[in-house]
Amino acid sequence: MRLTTKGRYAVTAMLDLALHSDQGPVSLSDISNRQGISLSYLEQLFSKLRKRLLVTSVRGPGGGYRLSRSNDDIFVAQIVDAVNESVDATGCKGRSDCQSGNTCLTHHLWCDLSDQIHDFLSQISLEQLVHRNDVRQVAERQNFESRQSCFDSDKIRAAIVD
Amino acid sequence: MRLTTKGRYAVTAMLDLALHSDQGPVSLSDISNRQGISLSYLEQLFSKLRKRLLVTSVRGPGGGYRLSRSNDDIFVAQIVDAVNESVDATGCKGRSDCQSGNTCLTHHLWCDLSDQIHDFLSQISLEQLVHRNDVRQVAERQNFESRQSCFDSDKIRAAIVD
DNA sequence: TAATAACCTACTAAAATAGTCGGGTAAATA
DNA sequence: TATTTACCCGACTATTTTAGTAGGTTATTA
Repeated sequence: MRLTTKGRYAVTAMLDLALHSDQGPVSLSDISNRQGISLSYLEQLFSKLRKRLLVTSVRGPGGGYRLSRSNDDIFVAQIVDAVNESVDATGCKGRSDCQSGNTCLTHHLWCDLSDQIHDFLSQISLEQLVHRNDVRQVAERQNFESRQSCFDSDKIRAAIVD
Repeated sequence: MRLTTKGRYAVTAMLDLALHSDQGPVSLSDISNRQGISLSYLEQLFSKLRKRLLVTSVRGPGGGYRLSRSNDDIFVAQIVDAVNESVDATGCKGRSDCQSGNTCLTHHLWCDLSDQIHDFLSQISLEQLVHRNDVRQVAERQNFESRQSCFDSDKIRAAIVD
């Protein structure tokens, strides 16, 4: 079962995109600032998300990324699947050759678990997440912090100019 | 979320123990032969399983391991928990400090998922697994193969003596 | 044309996994 | 009592994955 920061970062970034989609394309550096994820790492993740047609990109100044579908048509499972190979809990990726060509003793148990996890994450859309209270609260804090840091960096820039 | 061969091996080994518990203590080398898991690796895993009081050990010739409780009182979640630190899907281990001290945007989602997985694995006992058809079939094949390999190694030994 | 931001490839440090190796120690049996 | 069996323990290691860097190219807009 593969569910690490990679998948978590991807979902977090996509949710950030959903939360700020009203302001036109969202740049990766904005996401990087708000979510504390390194820019280059985000680039790698969004390359995969784009290939899976979950986002579309706009180049040049004022560019960034947009969700390719509406919030209620993108599900957490799709995002995790896009960046990890799968959310498979078996070691053999469902091929049933876990014990040197044969099925291992617990193969079916891990298949059941994989289904369970996949079903759970397949039912959660970005739309649902956007409306959760805990998400809204964290998002509000992040917006405030990122405005602050813009203000701070403006002050620093001004100081340098002086 | 940590669920790799480590946890899978542990559950497989414990299930092997449950399947052969009628024949007295089961040695790790038996489990190693039947399940294709390296002996030294099994030793590491069983050290943890013993500390969590899931198995008891019997030393000396004819010794091995026994389940410390009945099959219906040992659950898959307990086994996985014993060898991994947890089946936690969050990156912060539930501490809510995922984004440099603060809660990250998707923290609660991963908490929900962790609960989901834990609930699922907490409901599955070794007793249930022992009675599954797919498990019985694999176990039967493994018993046959391990008898074969004993027979083979006897023949080899006899050939060497000659 | 200067700045911005996506896009792309290759590299790398750190961590975790999945072991190996070499020695113990305790208990049973011959 | 000697030997065997099998648990016990710690240190070491190869491989893989994760997470992140570095350095460039391409497209767009002001």
